[in-house]
Amino acid sequence: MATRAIDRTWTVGELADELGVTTRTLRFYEAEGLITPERAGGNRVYGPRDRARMRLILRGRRFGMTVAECREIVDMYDGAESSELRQLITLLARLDEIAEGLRRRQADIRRTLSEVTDVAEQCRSRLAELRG
Amino acid sequence: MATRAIDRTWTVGELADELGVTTRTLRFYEAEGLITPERAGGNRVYGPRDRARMRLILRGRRFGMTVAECREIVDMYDGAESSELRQLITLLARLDEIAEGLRRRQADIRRTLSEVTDVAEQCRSRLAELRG
DNA sequence: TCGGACCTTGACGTTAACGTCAACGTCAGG
DNA sequence: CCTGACGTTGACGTTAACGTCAAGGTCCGA
Repeated sequence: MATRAIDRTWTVGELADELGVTTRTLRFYEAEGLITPERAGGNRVYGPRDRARMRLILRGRRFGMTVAECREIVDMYDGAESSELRQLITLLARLDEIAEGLRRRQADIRRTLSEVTDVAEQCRSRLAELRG
Repeated sequence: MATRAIDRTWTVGELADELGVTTRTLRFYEAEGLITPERAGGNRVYGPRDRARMRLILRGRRFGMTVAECREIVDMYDGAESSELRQLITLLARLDEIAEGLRRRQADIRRTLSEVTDVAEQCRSRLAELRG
C-alpha cells in the first residue's frame, strides 16, 4: 500500500502557511497544551490530528472563544470514549453548559445581523429615494 | 403630560448595575467614543439612547466583536439617515461587508455547536450502554 | 565552505480591554 | 461638623494572545 493522505505530515512553517497563522501561534498553542506534535530530532512534526484540532480551534477563535475555552472543547473530544461513569457524567454536564453558551452567542449574533441588515435596507430605500 | 419612560436617566453606578458592568467600563467606552452621556455639573447623566447603545455594544462583545467594531456599527445607525449620496453608498458597502463577516461567524458557531452536541450524544450513548 | 532557508528555545515587547488605586469634590444623614 | 456613599480625573497594573528579536543548530545547493 502506498503512502496515504492520513500519513501526511507538516513542518511548522508548512502548517502555519496552510492555516494562515504564524509559527509563533503554533508554538504558543503547543505551550498551552492544545496540540502535541511529534518530534523528529528536535523539529516539530505535525500530523493530520494536529491539523484537525488547529482548524477547530481557529474556528472557535473567530467567534470569540478564548484559547482556554478552545482547549477545553478539543480535550472533550478525546474524553468522550471514556469508560468511567463518573467522568462521563461530569463531561456531559459540561458539554451541555458549553452548548448553552454557544446558543446564546448564536442568538446574539443573529439579532445583531438582523439589525445590520435592517440599517442596510434603510440605506437602500434612502438611495432609491434620492435617485428616483 | 407626566414624566415618561423616555425621559428616564441614570447615574454611572445605576447604569453599570443594570447592565452588569463596572463604572470603569462605561467610562472606557465613553473615552473610546461609543457613548456620549450628558453632564450635570461634572457628573455623567445617561439617557435611554446611551443605554440602548450600550446594550448593542455589550451584545456584540459577547460573540467576539472588538470595541472598535462595535463603535463602527453603532455609529452607522446614525449615518443611515444621511442625505449625501456618496456617503450613503460607502456606508452601504461597509454594512454589506459587516453582514458578510457576521454570517461567517454565524456559520462557524453553528458548526461548532453541532459538533459539541454530537460529542454530547456520544456521551449519552456510552452512558446508556454502561448502565443498560 | 559559504550563504540561505529552515528549524530551535528564551526572553522581552505590544495591544486590547479593562482593573485598581490615589487624590479629590459633593451632598445627605446623624 | 463629620462620616459615608456617591461622583470625578489621572495614572499605573493586569491578562490574553500573540509579535519580535536574539542566538544558535542543521541541512542543502553553488
